[in-house]
Amino acid sequence: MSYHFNEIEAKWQKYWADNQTFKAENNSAKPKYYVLDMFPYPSGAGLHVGHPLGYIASDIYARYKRHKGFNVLHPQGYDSFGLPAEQYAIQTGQHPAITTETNIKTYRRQLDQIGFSFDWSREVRTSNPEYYKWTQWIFIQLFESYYCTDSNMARPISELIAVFEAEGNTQINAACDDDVESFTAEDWTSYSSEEQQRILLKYRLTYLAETEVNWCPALGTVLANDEIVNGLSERGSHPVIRKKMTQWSMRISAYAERLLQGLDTIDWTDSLKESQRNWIGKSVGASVTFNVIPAVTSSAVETSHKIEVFTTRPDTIYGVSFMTLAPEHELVSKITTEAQKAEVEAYIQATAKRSERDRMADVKTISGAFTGAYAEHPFSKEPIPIWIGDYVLAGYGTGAVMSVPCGDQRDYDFAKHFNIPIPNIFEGVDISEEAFASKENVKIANSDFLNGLNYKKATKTAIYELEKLKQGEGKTNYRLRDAVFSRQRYWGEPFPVYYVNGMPQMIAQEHLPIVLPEVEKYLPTEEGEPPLGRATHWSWDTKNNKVVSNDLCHSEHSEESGSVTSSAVETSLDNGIYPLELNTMPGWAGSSWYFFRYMEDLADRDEAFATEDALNYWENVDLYIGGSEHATGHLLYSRFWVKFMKDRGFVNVEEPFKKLINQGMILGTSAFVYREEGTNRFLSKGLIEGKRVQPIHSDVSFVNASEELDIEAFKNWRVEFKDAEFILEDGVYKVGRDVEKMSKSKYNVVNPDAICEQYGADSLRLYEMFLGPLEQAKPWNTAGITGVHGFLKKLWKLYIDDNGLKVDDSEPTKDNLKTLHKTIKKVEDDIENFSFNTSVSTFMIAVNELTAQKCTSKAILEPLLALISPYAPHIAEELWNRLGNETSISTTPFPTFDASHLVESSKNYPISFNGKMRFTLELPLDMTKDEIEKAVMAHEKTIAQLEGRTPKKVIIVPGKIVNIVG
RNA sequence: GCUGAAGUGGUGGAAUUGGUAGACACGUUGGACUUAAAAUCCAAUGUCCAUUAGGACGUACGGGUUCAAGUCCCGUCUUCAGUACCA
Repeated sequence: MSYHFNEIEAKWQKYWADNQTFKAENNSAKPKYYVLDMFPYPSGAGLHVGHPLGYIASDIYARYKRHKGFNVLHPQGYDSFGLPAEQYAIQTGQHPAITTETNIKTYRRQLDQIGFSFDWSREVRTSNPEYYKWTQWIFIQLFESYYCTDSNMARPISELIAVFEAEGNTQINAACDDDVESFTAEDWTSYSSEEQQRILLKYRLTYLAETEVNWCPALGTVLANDEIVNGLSERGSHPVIRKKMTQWSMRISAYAERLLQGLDTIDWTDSLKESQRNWIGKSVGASVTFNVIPAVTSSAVETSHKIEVFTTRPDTIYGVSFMTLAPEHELVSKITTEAQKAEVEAYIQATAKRSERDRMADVKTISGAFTGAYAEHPFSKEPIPIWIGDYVLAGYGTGAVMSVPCGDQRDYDFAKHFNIPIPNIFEGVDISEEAFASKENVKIANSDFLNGLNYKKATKTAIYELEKLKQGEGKTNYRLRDAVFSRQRYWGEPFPVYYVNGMPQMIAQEHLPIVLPEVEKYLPTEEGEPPLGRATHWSWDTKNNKVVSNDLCHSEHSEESGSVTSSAVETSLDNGIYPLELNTMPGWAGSSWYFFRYMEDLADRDEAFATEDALNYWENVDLYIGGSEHATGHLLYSRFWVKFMKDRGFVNVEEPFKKLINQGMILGTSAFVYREEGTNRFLSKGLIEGKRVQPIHSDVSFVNASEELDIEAFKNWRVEFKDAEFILEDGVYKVGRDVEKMSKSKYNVVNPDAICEQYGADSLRLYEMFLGPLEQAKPWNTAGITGVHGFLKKLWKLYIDDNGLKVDDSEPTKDNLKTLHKTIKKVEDDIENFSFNTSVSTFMIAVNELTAQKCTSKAILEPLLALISPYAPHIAEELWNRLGNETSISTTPFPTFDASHLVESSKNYPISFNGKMRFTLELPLDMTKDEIEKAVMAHEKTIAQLEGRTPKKVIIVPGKIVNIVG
């Protein structure tokens, strides 16, 4: 009986589904273990062999943990809101929900055929109202919270209101907008309700603000920084411009320090932590205030202006020879003198024209303009010229810098270009060629009270003196910006928000979810409103608490991106029906908390986003596997939301993912044929030398393991190749190969369906692991799969021959036991280290050895199945069953390693001369050093090697090596 | 530029604490079986020299430490990924 993998795999997949084999328990005496994959976006293209790599790895680990006696939660779901379904909807009119449903069916079929041990009873889909109800709920909680910097945690906004009522905001330490003005308790109570709401919005953890956003005209939406690559949209590579819009934002900046500190508590790779650290971008320094010297004019007295800058080098304050403001800085128009006005305005116009992309592409060109104004040095009181320049970014720090040309290369280049003096404040350093940016091994000079001090001391002293003058203080800056949370899209979570007189109001929890309305078309409106602007029923009835027709609503949606103008809505017309928010939430909303939803095992999950019992039991994800492309998006936003939820007592963990592994990308091995230029002749790979040929991608399925092209298949592939002439070498046409990203246009995409059909899911699983280390990028080449497929056939033959089962109760031999136990040890170590590729080799070695040993002993072959079961679960179940077991192998204890079977009595010593191994010698392990030396020195090959010389030294490491020197 | 990871046969890769480099596969070559093919099985396979015995070289490059270095140290180069006028 041979190995019929198709039948076997279908049989066990059905068995697992029918018996709910992998259903996790929320009450169990076993310890818990939570293994999670980054859930997929169900795209129309389906899975290619690169997608399941991480799923296979996590599945092996999940199955291993079950064998190790854990109660394993290994769920799966779909991140089902997203752009492709919407774009498809725009093109075809098909509702995104329908496309999504179809794609999910394909995904599910493809995932099922690979034999994953997912607990599908807990599936989530971010686009389901029963799910996004809770995404909306979390949004409301963020709105109802502020960040208290005294207790360093989020607190209910009601506490803040109570303080405002009691003492105003002067004593409050909270994360808020920059433009908050101070007020007293009396002021607060005298404010109108709208005014109070406007102020509170500056404190809330999600807030509405006029922000400069990355607007992508082609996609008709705002993009987050991590959705932009080189100034173009990540999806579709469209140009992105800066635009001011009223948008929901998330005050993630309040969590910058905790997001940074938390990295030390989690088991992630260094490169990933480093990405997040860079993204958060903490820099420690000082804030310094410079007074602008009022211009001497004949007319009215000038008001005094101050420029605040952030610097990481307050120690270099005596090196300041000019100041630079971003062209967009608000002070520019106020301080520019009459004489410089024309030049400054021309410069501002010129920079405004340049897109973000141009500015990024062209950092070499130095440009700027002098404002004519001067600031006063805080210590020397010397006048310092104030310039503007686009190398200073409006969005970072205060949008202004104190320029120290001797210590900063950008300041240096700017000073050189505009002939500004470059004073040297470093002792014994030559700055005639470039700035000296190092902090190490240098003393400050020409700096009054800082002279002779090193970086550390000078910094401390400078800050101390600035504080005395009330012109500065120590300060920490973060690069991390608040995250824009509005998207002008249809296929996303609607906000549970309506507007009264322009102020956003939350809909009470009991009325959620606010379900996405139907629209005729999925495009923005002619007025430039988001697609929800086309919904006819999209107003909130505050009396009956339901969504009603817009006809009943007297307020109007504004033209600006979904917010609502507070203009002239007369109270007499106010019938309690208001417009709903027109934006939807971004893709990362639903994915920032989905891991908690899986914890809930109740059929009716509508009590809460997850019940307290479930949250307490599962805590957080023990192992998370997914792509590194989410380093600064999903993985940062999730951490932010979890910290927030912890603060507000909704969950009890500070971090969502304890251990995280990034699987490497699987690349395609493209195949090329070579057409001679100007002909229809195709030359085999070996014949192209010196010829002018054009390489053309061939579909990889036409090429066999020996790089030979199936010419007929290629000719029939496309009409243009029908009459092609092929010049062969040695009777065959050989293709060229190159490793590229898997993509349709390169015809190198391999579909797992075809692999499962031809070799089986177990072969696919083993081969994906066998390719190389999990975290490494590696090329796929279907040809190699015959290796692991052959292994499975050999494994099968170890148990079954033409007469059926050949396993018996014979006593295992010493060799049998040795093979089994070294395999147990190696595989267990490998799984713990996520070194799955080496386990597959170990299995091959074990099966090769047991086959050679003609092992038929059940005492060996039964535990072997438990070892292989996480990797190749179908064949393991089948053979396990044929050995007479009636239940699934999935929870059988992992075999226990017994070192006594590996104890050797002798060692085949490598005998080296001057470090070069010359021969080996089998010697008993209980020999002493002297005895070993005697045996080795007496050996004829040793005598031959030495040619009569006397060795200077003999190194003997018992059990390891012998090295003879001399 | 900065940060992180890496560089080993024709290919994917292995080498766990410094101790026999190239495990395990793919491919290639030769052989068995077969009318033939497929499948299967056996043998060889880092490079070079040598009929054999054996020898020289060899883990990106140049140095160093050590009885012994793919592994540790110093310097250089290359590739990949992330990030970038961040004050």
